[in-house]
Amino acid sequence: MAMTDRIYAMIRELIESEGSAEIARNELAGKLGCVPSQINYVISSRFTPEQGYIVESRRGGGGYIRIRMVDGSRDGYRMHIVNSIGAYIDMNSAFAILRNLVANGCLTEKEGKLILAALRSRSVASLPPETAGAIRADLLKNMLMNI
Amino acid sequence: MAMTDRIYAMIRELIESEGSAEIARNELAGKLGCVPSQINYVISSRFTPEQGYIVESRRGGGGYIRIRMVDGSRDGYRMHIVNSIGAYIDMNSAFAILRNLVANGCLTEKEGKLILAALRSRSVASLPPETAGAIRADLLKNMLMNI
DNA sequence: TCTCGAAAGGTCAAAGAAAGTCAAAGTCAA
DNA sequence: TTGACTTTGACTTTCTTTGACCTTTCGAGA
Repeated sequence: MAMTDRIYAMIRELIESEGSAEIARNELAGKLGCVPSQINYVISSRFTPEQGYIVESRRGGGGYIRIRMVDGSRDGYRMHIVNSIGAYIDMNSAFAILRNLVANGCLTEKEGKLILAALRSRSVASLPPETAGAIRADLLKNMLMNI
Repeated sequence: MAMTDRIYAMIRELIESEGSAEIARNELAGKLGCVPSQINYVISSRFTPEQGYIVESRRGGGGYIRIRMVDGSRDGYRMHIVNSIGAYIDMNSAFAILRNLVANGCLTEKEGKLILAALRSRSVASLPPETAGAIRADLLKNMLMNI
């Protein structure tokens, strides 16, 4: 079993027993016998928002990394939608998705408007189309994931 | 838990139970077992006006530090905040603003999380810092105005 | 009243403690 | 042999802790 898998297993176990994993990076690295930055590698490859995780951290004395799972069980449909969004998305598709989620009761009207306001921002629209599309897709996924 | 967090918790507790915290710096430092200036560090990093606090103090015999929370009045306050956001904003400030708006009841927790999710998106964070800051500021303003 | 000294609090910069980033090098299966 | 995934480690950034020195207030005497 690769180190990577052991780190993953360790964190998963914490999440399962504790609801979330709060680790001290250096300490965990020491315990598992790997270099600290490998913890970051595992987090950024396996605990991404796309996979339903939220990661928070703080540096300095008493620093930590906290990993939680968003409560996806209640809203499987929304997850499904999120997974169907590709790397880019245009305004029309985004609008359709949001309207659909609101119609299905997965989002309140207010939440829909809030998300739309972000996607429509001039600062995003004024970027090169490809960048804008990528940012839109990412924003949409992140917001739907974190609600 | 870092000393910093204990100091913060102590002061927050006072504010919550008393409405405001009035402390004697040296005394508190002694009680918590830290150096007095660390109290100042906590105040200047976590009880800033940006985060909705007002701090007053007096030196000399019988000196004190008093910390209160301002309570903005809903919509007007939200707009005031929107107007105070410049062309650029970093994550920490944005986070502080949101936390404050939520604490004041100007935003629900869910709305706060939604906005935060957008600002935190990897696609934004990975842009050149200046561009990211500008986009963040724009997103934040748009969302707060459209809610 | 004026002056002085003790009692607070304020500032700042250096040192310390974590976490983050990135790119080079290694591994392994298709 | 190539491409995706791992492992490492040097370097960066952020946050915390500490301590030396500064400024403001207050009250006691002269």
